[in-house]
Amino acid sequence: MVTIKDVAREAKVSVATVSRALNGSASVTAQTRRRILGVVARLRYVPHGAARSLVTRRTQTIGALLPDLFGEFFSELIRGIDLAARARGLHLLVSSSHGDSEETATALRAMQGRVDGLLIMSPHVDAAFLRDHLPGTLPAVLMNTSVANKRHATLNADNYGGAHAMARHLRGCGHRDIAFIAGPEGNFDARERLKGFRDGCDGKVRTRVLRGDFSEESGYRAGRELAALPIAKRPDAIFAANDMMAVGCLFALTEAGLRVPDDVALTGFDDIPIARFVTPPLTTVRVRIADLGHAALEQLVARMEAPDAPPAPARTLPCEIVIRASCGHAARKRSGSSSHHRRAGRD
Amino acid sequence: MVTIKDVAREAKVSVATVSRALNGSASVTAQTRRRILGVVARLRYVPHGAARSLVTRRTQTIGALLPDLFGEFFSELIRGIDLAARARGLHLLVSSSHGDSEETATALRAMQGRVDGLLIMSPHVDAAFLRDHLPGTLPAVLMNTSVANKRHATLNADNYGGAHAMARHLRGCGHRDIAFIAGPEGNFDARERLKGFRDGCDGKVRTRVLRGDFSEESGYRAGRELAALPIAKRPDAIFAANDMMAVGCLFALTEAGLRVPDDVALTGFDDIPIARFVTPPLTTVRVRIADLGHAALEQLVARMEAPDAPPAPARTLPCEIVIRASCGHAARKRSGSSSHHRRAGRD
DNA sequence: TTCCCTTATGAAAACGTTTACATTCGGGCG
DNA sequence: CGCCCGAATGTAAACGTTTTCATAAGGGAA
Repeated sequence: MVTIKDVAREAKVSVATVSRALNGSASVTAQTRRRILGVVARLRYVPHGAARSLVTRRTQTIGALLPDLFGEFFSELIRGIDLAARARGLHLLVSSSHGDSEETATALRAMQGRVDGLLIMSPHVDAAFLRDHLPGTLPAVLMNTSVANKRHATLNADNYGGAHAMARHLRGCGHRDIAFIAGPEGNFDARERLKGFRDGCDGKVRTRVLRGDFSEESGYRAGRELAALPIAKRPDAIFAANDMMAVGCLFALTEAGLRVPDDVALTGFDDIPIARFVTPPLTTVRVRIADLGHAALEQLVARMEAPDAPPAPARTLPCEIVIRASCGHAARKRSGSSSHHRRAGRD
Repeated sequence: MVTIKDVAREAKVSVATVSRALNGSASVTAQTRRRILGVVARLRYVPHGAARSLVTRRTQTIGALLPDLFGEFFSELIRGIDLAARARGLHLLVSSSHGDSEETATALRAMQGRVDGLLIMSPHVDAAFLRDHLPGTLPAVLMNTSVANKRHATLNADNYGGAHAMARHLRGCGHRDIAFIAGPEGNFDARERLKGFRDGCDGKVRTRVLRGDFSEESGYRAGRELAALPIAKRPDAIFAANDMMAVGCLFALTEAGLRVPDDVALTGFDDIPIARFVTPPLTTVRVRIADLGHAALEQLVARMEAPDAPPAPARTLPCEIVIRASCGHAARKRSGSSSHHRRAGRD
């Protein structure tokens, strides 16, 4: 392995000068710098990251602690984070698939000292967990969590606002009996969406809430349950707390011979790519997931650069409603049939 | 920050003993070890990764160099890699979104010294590139590349075999005029799939090849082109080189008023989750993407453990055909309508 | 008792950087 | 001509581990 000493010897300077030349420090003659850079290129010298980290106490790496990598949501999220990290010259260490709180703790601990900051999104993380496992010195940004922590920044999508707006939209479409397929009870996003739905309905329409866990399977079950109801008791609209459940529900409804949106309207939440591809395309709440990742990273960087700065107020990213055919609003307007191409690029 | 010295002082032993106790070395009294572990827990001591790496020359991290993180393919791939890495106690450093060869080189260089091994999947990587930018000492596994390299292991999905089998399947369904929507020309997977298609048709049926680039958009364009043909010249089956193009094509066909599979059959390649959700569900070639990631990591670990071992023959992961409704084979069998639930879990 | 061997522990040298401090050198000014 | 000052470079001390080698303690055999 070629070290800085080899470069120094070859360029006939001291290691200090090589280090300075490489780190862009002033006070190195242009001529000397050129000579050094030449040797560096010739020898294919690459600084040893660990050695550098040891003395600078910086790893140039940020860690992302995620609950899972399954599905399009996380794919998008990581993409957003990666893009932002790359733009800042930071590396990205990912860790996911934590079954329980114990595993999460282990993962968090293992990242200790390998990263300069942490992006955390995990259902197992609460205030007590953080206190016990996250050293106060490590900057962190919490995503989609209820933990209102003075020590760490938090960042959320506007779950409440999005669900609220969707409920109002459904009312505006003329629906008077709306069923909500909820997410897992412990989940912060899920709770906020439910609350938004309730408040958005405002007591003006009949509502009911079915259990779900964000999985396609649970949406399918809820759909079957609703489809089996006698027509008088059947809701005229269904609002699933995320798109995967909406998709599952859609299949259950179709299977039962019900047409969406003619017999029953259906909407979701997240706007994952699949939402555009099902038939009919799904009206949903768009969460700019990649942007969320991007914003989280930016916030983390801000905290890393000023660790003692004020706690930074919890930020909320706005959501917007995306109206497609499934809600029974734009259903007749066939003009927008190729609207699914609008997001074909990598926005 | 609490270091090993603090632990040593507190436990009244030398740093050497602490190190030994933590690394599970024999020859540390059970009593001493207990005492040390107690102090470690009390002080919340976590070894400094960089310092450790500096001396052991191990980072316990593997890097994944990917072309992009966009779409379900890479999401699945990363998941497979992450799971396997976690099982081995390795960290995962990801780097993606490299627009050109230059960026790829930078990324590769930046990973130097931060990882113990590299998983590489990138269109910009060829033999010359590797020679110039990858030090011979760093174990690496190449995925989906044509580079048959003595220095590095390679791993591919059975693109040829899958496409070959699909072509035969389409013939078996009675189709006699098959159009193929190809992937990008420089892409190894794409070339293999095209070759498999050609050989699978075996000159027995009429064939034609349309350009594509793996994007939904390009599939859409190809679909429009085919739909615009007079009925006598229209193919009775379309085989897209990946699922995203098949989905785009499906929308173009539907938009043009053609019914799949009645007017024209359609199949894809990859079996990304979306394939199950479109209408009709897409017959496709299943690439066990997560398994591919898993296998790649295992192969990399093998190389890391025995860097001088024989080159390890290029491995190919088998593919299988998944028959759904879009190919006009099982179209009438409505029984399997809920077949999309088969993969609802995290297989 | 003396010697040697085993076993647990300690002392100190690496590992490859960065950086505070010291040194050298050349030149303008008194 | 000697002085001092700034600029360029060198010297060496960190950074927190692991690991080699040395040492101490205890015990059995001669």
